[in-house]
Amino acid sequence: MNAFVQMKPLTTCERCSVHQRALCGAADPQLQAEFERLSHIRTFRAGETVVGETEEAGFVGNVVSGVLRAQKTMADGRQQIVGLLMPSDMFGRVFARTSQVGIEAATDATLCCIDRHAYEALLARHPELEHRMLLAVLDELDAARDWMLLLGCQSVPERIASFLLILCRRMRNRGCRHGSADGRFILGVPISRRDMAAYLGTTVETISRIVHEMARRRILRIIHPQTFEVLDHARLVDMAGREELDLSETLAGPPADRLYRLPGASRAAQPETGWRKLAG
Amino acid sequence: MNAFVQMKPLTTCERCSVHQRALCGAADPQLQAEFERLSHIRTFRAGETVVGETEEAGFVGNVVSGVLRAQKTMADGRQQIVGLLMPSDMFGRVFARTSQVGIEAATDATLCCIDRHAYEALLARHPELEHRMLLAVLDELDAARDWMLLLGCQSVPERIASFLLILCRRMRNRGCRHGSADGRFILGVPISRRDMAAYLGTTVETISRIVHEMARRRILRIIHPQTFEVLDHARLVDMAGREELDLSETLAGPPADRLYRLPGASRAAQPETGWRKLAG
DNA sequence: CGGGCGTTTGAAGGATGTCAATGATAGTGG
DNA sequence: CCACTATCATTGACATCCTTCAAACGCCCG
Repeated sequence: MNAFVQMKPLTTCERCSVHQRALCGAADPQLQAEFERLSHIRTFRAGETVVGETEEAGFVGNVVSGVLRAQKTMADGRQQIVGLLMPSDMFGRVFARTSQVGIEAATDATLCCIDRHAYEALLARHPELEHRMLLAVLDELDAARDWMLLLGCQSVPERIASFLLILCRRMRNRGCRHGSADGRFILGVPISRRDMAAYLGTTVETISRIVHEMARRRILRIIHPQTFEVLDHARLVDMAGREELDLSETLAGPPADRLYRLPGASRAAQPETGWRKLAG
Repeated sequence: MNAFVQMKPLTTCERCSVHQRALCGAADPQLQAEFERLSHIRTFRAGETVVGETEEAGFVGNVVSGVLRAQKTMADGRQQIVGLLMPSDMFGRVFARTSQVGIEAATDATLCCIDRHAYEALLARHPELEHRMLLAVLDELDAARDWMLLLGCQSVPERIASFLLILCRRMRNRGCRHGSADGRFILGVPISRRDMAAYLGTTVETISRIVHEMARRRILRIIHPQTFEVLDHARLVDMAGREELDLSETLAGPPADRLYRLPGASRAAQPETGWRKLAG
C-alpha cells in the first residue's frame, strides 16, 4: 500500500498513473506481466485521429492522460460525440471488424495501446479478465442510455447543467475535493465549445448564450471559456431537472465510485421557474 | 435440421421459437440442460411492467414473442425509450443492483425468465457463455451509440425515416422477404405512436404530421396507423440521410445477420430536396 | 350506444438553429 | 518582441422546426 515499504522495484505498469483504476490493474501477476509485454505507450496531439470511423482498428487500449472523444459522423458531416474518454477509460472495439465509432484526441493525450488480436487472445485465455471487461461494457451501456435520455428528453439548458454536474461529480470523485483551496469550486471543462456542442447535440452559439445567461443569474462565474466557478450548486441541480444525476456515472467511469453522493446542499430560497424554457 | 429425421423427442427449449437466435441456443448440451431447468415462461399483457425502473430486478431473460420497451423516466414524467426488445433479445441487467432502466411490455409478450443470480452463477461457471454475453452487450452498445447519433444529429423526419428503414431491414432479415405475396412491401410497426414518439425523442403530433406528409409524397401508403406500404424505398433512404443505415443493426439484434445488405435500389429520378426541413 | 383511448388536424408560439460579424486568444514566424 | 493569422468564443438578427394547446375524429370494447 505504502510506497516506502515496497521493496521490489516497480514495473513500468505499476508506475502507471491509471494502473489502479484500469482493467489491467486488477489482473493477477502473470496476466500483468503479459500486459506489460504486449502494451506500449503512444502519444497524440489534440485533434489527431486515433482510430478512423470506418477503418478497422488494429489496437485497443486505455487512456493514460488527456481526453479522447468517441464520435460518429453522418454523410453530410454532422457529428455526434458518443463518449468522452478520460484517464483509465478503455477505447477501441474488440471482436468486431468495425463499430463505426471514431476516436480522436480532444486534448493532447497519452494512451496505453495493445494489439487488438493480442488482447482478444488474452481475453480468451483469461475468463476473469473477460468478466471484468463485461462489467466495464455494461457500465458503458448504462452511460450511453443515460445520454440517450439527455438527448431525447432534455432541453439544451438542462443538458448543459447536467453536463456540468457530471464534470463536478467526476472532479470530486477523482479526489480534488475543491478546485481551489479557499472552498470555492472551480470547474475545468476539458473540451472546447465545439466538442461540447457535438456532445450535447446542440450548437456552439446556443451553448454560449445559455452559459452566459447562467452567469447573469449567478449560477456560474465565467473565469475563462473553459473554466467556471460554480456559485450555486443547488440551482444547477434544479436546472438539470433530474435528481439521480449526482448518483449515476454518466461519463463511463469505473463502477468503484458509483455510490458517491454529493452533500445535500440546501435548496435556493427563490427557485428558478422552469429551466426548460430559457426565459425563466 | 429437418424435424422429420429428428428421432429423439425435442426438449421444451428446443421447441422454443427463438432458441436458434438466443444466447441459450448456442450453449453445449449440458449448459442447455441447465437453462431448461432454471428458466421458465412468463406472459405479460401490453402495458404491464416487467421490471420497474428503480427496483432491483430478480430475474433476466429473453423475449420469446411480443415487444418490450426499455425506458427511462425523468422526475417530471418525461420518458425516453432506450431500446425496443424483440423476440430473441435479452432483457434485464446482470451484475448490478439497478441500471435505472425499466422494462415494460409494449405488446402482449411471452418471456423466458431466469433468476438473475442463477444466471450470473451460470456465467461464472461457463466462460464461453459469458463470452457470447459480452459480444451481445457490445452489439447493444453499438446500437445505443447509433441511436445517440439519431437523437443528437437528425431532424424528426430523418429519425422517422431511419426508424422505418430499420423496421424494414429487420423484417427482411427475419425471413419475410415481402410483407405481402404480390411484391408489395407491407410494413407493420409493432408499437403505438406514443412509443414511437418516446423512442424517437419527439411527440405523437409531429410524427402524425410527418407520416402523413410522407403519404402525400407517395413514399408511404397508410393502410392503418400502424401498418404502412413502402412505396418508394429509395426516397425513404434519401430521407433518412445516412447511407449506413441498411447495414447497421440498430435495434440491438443478434450479430449473425449483421452483414445483410438491402438490394441497391435505383435512386428516384426526382430527389426530394433536403428532408431536414419538412417543406421539401 | 357511450366512453375512453389513440390518432389526426389546426393554430400559435417559442426554443433553438443558421447566418453573419465582431472580439478574444494563442500560436507563429520574422 | 511584435505583428499576423487562424481558431475559438461571443453576440445579434432572423428563420424555422417543432412543441404545445386544443379540438375533432375514428375505433374498439364493454
